[in-house]
Amino acid sequence: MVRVRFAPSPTGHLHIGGARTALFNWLYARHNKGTFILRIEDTDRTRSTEEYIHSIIEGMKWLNLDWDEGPYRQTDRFDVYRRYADKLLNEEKAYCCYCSPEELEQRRQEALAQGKSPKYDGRCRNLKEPIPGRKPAVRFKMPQKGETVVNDLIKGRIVFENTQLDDLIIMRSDGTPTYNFTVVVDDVDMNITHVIRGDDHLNNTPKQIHIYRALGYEVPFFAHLPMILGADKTRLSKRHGATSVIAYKEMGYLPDALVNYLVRLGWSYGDQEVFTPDELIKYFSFDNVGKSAAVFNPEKLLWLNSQYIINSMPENLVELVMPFLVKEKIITEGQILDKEWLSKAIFTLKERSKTLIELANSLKYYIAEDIEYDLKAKDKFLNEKSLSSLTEVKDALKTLDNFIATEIEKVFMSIVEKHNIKLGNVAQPVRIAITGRKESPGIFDVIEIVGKEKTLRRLEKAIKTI
RNA sequence: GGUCCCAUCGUCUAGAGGCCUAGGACGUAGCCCUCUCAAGGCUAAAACACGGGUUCGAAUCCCGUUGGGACUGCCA
Repeated sequence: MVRVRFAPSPTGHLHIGGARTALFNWLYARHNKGTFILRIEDTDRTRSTEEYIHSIIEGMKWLNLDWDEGPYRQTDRFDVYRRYADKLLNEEKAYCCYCSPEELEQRRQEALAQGKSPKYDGRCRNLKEPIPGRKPAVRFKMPQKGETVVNDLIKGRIVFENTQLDDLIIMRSDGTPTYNFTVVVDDVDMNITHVIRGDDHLNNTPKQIHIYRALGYEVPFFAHLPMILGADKTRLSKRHGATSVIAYKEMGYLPDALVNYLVRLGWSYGDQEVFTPDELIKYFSFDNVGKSAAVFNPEKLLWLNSQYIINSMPENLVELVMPFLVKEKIITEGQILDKEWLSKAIFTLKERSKTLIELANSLKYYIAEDIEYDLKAKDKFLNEKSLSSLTEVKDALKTLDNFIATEIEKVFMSIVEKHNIKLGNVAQPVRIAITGRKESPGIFDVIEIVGKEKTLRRLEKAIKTI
């Protein structure tokens, strides 16, 4: 039975890299009908906040990455770590270290200055008596010879020399446990079968393997995912722009689009680019996860988002776009719109909108009572030359009872034929008059959806403007 | 510095020794469609980091070089 976990530390919002790690864990669990566990690694009490925990959970929920157990919090489990630490201490697999953080830092700097490895020198390893007046940290005794092999599901067989391994601190002098210890204890305690995480943890793995063994447990499978980098090929961070998942929600991205983008960073299935969540679950395997880091490419994400919008049912987009209509101040909170009508409007706009924000802003000229002109558009098309066309269209539409696109088109065509001019000569000025912009969906559809009353009012206003 | 990982178009990737004249996607450019803008269709430019091996044959296997990344905390 597969049991996997996503274990973020709440020192920031759920970011792109974390989301992808969560996604791959989730996919592996779902593919294998296993269990996906959410565990909050908040042992660093100074940097972890309640707010970030909520934010991470919000991000996971938004991406539809549902978990089966948790969220567990490591701060609720300090007694467990204490117990395991005592066990190691009793078995002399760990020892008390009385060196102060300042002393350690100084020695580290000295070693570095001399070009040596900044490794703990092991001076407290064989201490017989406690040093009075100092609170000790607990260090784990790493083996000092031999080698440790990690058989990684993605990277393959990796060999580490044990001489490189440090006697790492598992319990701080204040009694709180540290990361490399808590992960192992928790993964053991929660029966994790596969540890799927970023390859920034690859170097921690041999250390953790020794802790598993010291504790007397079997080592799980490991799968180390390649990193996600920014355009400058350094680790993705805030200076590369939006990195939190929630920021993408706010920018009008669809969760499935982000998931689709993220999964293709390091994973592929032949030439297929667009996947439903069910397809991802069905096809996912470590066999087609790549080994190399990937650069995050916002343009491709934007394209995928546009594809997801195009392929969405308008009635679904109605619900998704509502919060953005409010946020963009196109409607007021609680304002009620005819959903059927809104669906029709969205249908004309969905293949022209790359984000929900763009969609909301285009919807403006359908919804608003009045419109503002784009100045360049106004100068170019609302002038003496277009006056007669506008007037003619207005007059003809006034007498049109069956106010639907096909009938509106006939009105335009008869004007065009009568004067032997191009449709564009009539359509463009009307477009500016109705939408205020140079570009819009087909003008006949726009007029139908805007409706007779508002159309005539806007045409009159345009004529007056000239 | 040390350890570990990685290396195909600008970017994401296909590629499991001959199917490779290296395929797809984003982006870019052009054309078509067209009331505008999109969407869609077609086309184009664009890559096996370098050097050695192994082999009849290497993008693919091995070694080295170079380049990039991660770790090296009483952070996770």
